[in-house]
Amino acid sequence: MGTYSSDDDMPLARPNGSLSIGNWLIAASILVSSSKKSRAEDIASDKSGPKKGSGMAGLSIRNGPVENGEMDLDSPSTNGSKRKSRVSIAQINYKDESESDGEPLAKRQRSKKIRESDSDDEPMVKARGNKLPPSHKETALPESSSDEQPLGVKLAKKKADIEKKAEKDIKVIRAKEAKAKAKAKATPKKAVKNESDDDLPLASSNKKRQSNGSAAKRKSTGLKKEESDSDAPISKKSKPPAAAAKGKKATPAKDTKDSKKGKSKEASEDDEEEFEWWNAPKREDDSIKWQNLEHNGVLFAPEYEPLPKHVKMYYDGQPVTLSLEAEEVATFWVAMMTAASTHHLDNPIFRKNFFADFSDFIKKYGAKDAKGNKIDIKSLERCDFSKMQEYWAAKNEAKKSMTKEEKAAAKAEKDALEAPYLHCTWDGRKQKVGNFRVEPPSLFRGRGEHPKTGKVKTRVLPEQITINIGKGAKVPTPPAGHKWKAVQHDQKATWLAMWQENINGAYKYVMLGAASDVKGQSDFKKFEKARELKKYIDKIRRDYTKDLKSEIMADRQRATAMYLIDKLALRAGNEKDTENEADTVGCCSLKYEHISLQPPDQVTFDFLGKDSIRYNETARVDPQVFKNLKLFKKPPKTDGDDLFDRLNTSQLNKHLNSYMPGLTAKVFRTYNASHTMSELLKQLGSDPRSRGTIAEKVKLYNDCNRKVAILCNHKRTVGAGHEQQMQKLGDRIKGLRYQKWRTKKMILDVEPTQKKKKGAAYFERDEDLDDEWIKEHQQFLIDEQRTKITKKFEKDNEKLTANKERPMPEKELKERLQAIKELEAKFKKENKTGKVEAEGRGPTVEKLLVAIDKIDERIRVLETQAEDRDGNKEVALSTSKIVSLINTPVGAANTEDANNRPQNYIDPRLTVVFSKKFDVPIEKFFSKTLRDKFRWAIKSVEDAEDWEF
DNA sequence: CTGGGTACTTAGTAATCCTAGC
DNA sequence: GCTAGGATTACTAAGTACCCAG
Repeated sequence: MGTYSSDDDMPLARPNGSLSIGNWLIAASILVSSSKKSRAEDIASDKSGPKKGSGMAGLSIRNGPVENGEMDLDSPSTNGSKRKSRVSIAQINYKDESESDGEPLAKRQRSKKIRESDSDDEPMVKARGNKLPPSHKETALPESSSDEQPLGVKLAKKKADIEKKAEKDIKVIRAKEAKAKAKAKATPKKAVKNESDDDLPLASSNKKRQSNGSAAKRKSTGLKKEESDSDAPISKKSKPPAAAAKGKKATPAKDTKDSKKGKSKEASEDDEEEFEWWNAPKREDDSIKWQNLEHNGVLFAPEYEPLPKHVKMYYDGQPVTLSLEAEEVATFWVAMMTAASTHHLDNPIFRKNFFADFSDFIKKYGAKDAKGNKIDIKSLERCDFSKMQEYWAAKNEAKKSMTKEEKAAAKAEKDALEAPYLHCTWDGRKQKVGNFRVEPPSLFRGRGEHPKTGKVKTRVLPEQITINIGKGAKVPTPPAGHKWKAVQHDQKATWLAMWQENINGAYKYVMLGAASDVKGQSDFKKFEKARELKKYIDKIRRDYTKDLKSEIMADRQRATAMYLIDKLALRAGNEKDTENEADTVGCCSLKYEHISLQPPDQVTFDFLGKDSIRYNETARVDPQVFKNLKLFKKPPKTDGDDLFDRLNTSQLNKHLNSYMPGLTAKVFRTYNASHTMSELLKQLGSDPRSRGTIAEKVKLYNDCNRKVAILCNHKRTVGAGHEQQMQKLGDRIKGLRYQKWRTKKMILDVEPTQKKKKGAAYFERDEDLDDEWIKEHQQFLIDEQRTKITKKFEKDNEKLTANKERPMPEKELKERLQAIKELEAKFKKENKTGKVEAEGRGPTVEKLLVAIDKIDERIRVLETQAEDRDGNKEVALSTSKIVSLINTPVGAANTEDANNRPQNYIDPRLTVVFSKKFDVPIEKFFSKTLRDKFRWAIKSVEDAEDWEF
């Protein structure tokens, strides 16, 4: 309800008015209609180009003043411009209701002059003057009737609370910090686990000094963890002065515990010792990534193996002999026919692009008919790849049915081939390489409505590959007869090899695997940065809340965008090349048509975001945000125009950077996800279930995880697949109940007197088992049996063939299928007479009763399972409600579930701490690879139950 | 700025592995 | 043993961010 309503803004008095209310999440109402649209429709509608209002089109006024009537004749009149384009409309009357509020927007318009100038970034700082916000009452959400509210709303409230708390917490932290600092001045610090280089100059600049968080905390009395960066602990251990820079000398010094083998891990290569960089001193200059780098280059895709002569494509029914090159392209197409997902092949754009490229190959390399005459391939529809496909399928089949030994041999061969590329040596340490394989040629599968989807991604030659390697290292030998495009020794780059792909000219890099030190370090850095944001978030929020009313349009837009990014976890929204990429947006690139406003304070977003995933949600926003959005949509703006015509991601990030070095829009996602998770986990302490079984605890954790996922609208949910599964489960249960009923009837068949004994009711059929359903179910059972028998038959035959025996004739199959006929007849009879003949040998009432018990048991099991899922469904459902059914593309797998959640945003140390604190093995949360990837997190807070985000 | 170029993270989906339940 | 379906991994597309020259 009226959550935010009134307090709106009394401008001066409460500068931040209602802002901190965070409904990160969105409230409820979803536009049913939109959520129902099919994906295709969405896309179609999204497509609708901008309608250009009369002559005024894209005037590029991006941050500049606009005079009325001025029009830029050059600018394109549509925003279909090719490159990264953003078109804004000319003269918009920005006067508006800047600050005010309560009144109807319409009438407000007092013309305040708003300078349109761009210059204004400044205000921020000075904005500061105001009094602090009355922190909470205003932030609190009215509790009221929330009961019925959708999960999202409740979560929103939670988020609001968390935000509030964040503000408070930070004050505490600051106070502590201040104290500590003061103390530090006076006395040297106590030892800290790693010697942080804090005292190092740290360059005045804003070098990113990420606090070395993890360290300090536990020992410090303060406990509250904060990164002490400010002062340098003089660790007890050796101090690593400049050494750090060198990377190599890692410090042996770890404190107490894990000083496993104490030798210093030198750069010496064979040292298998694990390098615990998280215990090593920070380097002051991390732009140099390595001193020495050795690796064996890349593994190329295998050569194309031509099809046997008799396997051909047919055109208009005639066999075609394709040139090798063209044949290979055809196989790319064929390869996609087999997969369960034909959907690409049905996509008209995909077909068109494929065919255009295929034709080119044919033109260039040729295709002949049976007589050897050159032929023209004019249409994809007339191409018949079925023979090729059969061959392909057979080959796959053969592979599958290899014997164990054969499979093992194949694997051994493959391993041997890969072995040299698996690892590299990075400053003397062996590190796993991530994608050492050069991407093989194939058809480009651009997502969403990508204009180039279906085009041929060509084979990459050594001549296109640049190698990055240490100066002293041996340069990998390119395949015989070839050479590398270039070999460089860039110590600031972390990639080992690079090339550009032919479709979009995108760069492809061979980098280290997720479990490597460099990747771990940057992950660590990412989370430390997010933790650091904690210290600034309150001010940032206060400022943008204030700027929501700025008279400077650019500032107001920026503040509004920040609000959305912070509360709704929108992505930054860089500009994109509208012509050669799918048309998707993020915050800064939202367009007029992507939001619609429902007074008094609801905004519905409907756009395609990253990966063309639809974001369709309705959120309740701060009234000022609502007003701003309305203002930003004011005529003459119309479809196709940028909502934030005076803002782009660089400006936004530049502004953010002024608060904290290294702060960018994406940090908000990390911060909000991790921080929220942290708070949720904390609250778990008071939940009795947190003292329950492992399974219960895991579930609790997963629930938190799930909430965060929802809050961030991170991973999407459910989808048709899930629903279907539920359905299936339900049907299985129903089927069992049907069998139970049949079994009961059998009792009557054996001993009619039981009817009296047990009472007629006992033999009644469940109500929902109506005739129609039963018929259907019977059919299902019959079909199931049939396929089973057929399959078995085929299998048996295969075995016989393999043993060189003669296969059974079709007749045998027929005979076996006879059983189906009987089954059919039996059902028919049952349906007619309402009786069921007892099955099995020597059926007795006792035996039947036992059977019934067994069925009951199974029903119970399934029901529990269903309930389990129901719990999930609860979330899933709500999620889908909140998220408003992001349509899952057909056939799309249903991702999101307890496991693969916001893995990229939640600090793994939170999970580790939870695991320790509640005594749940970490394996329950992280799979093997994840444990490897998060080794740093696991080890660094191993004995620090009190580590906090 | 702007636009091109580059490096690196995030994320959907396909392929493969694994396991519970016949 | 076999298989369906969930879990995990592999692959690579699609973002973000930042730098620099004009």
